[in-house]
Amino acid sequence: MLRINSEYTLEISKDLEELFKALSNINRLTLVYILATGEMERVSVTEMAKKMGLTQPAASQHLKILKTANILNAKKQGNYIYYTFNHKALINHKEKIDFLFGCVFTKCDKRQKEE
Amino acid sequence: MLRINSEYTLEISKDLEELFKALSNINRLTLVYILATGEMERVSVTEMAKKMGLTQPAASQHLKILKTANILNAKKQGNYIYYTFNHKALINHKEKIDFLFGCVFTKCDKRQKEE
DNA sequence: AAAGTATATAAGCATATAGTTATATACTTA
DNA sequence: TAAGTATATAACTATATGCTTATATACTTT
Repeated sequence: MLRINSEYTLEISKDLEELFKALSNINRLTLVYILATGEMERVSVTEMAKKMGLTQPAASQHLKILKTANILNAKKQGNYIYYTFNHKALINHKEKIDFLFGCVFTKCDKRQKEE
Repeated sequence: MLRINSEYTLEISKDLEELFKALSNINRLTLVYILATGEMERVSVTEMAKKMGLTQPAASQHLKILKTANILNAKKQGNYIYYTFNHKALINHKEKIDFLFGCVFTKCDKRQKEE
């Protein structure tokens, strides 16, 4: 369970900053949606490029950002590199988001009560 | 309840893009944390500037972004403008985030089962 | 081994972001 | 009303982001 603590909070902020940055681009966000809701359960660089109407290098760069932010995993298989969700890390990310919003809503509720 | 639908999904993506963009800056993210976990339940431009070590215009610009993204509300009171959480909109934001992660985890679980 | 395919990276460019200083506007108080 | 305080905005600058093209590397297939 995540607890409030100024040092810890700072660390969470840093993590969330990177996570939000990675997800704040429409191409990367859409890719995540496609991966999450479509039939594909993995995507290669070329596939992403085609699907999103991007050049191969552009797709490569986007996938690198998603991998660095621990949103996707990369697994080389022959000629291809397949990107899949980093389940474990995503659970962690979600916990941090829930913690942040939990704090926000606690404050909102408290404020409402005091009125 | 949010449902999968390509048109709707696109709309959510746009919303989430703006939300994540607003939260992908360390100063704005930290301010949200401070507001959520500290004693303050509202913040003025000057207070934010002081707390974050920013100039007044910088703080003003950050708060404008958080307001535009429907994370904060602004309420003028005399000389000051007090920014507070936009509770209703934040609930909406959180729903969209939960929907996105819900789809992701559903896909992750499905993949795990099939192995 | 040579050719083909997939990916990564380097270099460059256009635009976006985050800050600055200067200044205008709105409100309060002496 | 004049002075002081809070905020917003304009104009500018430096850096970051997202793309491009060119090219290198890794693997597969003929």
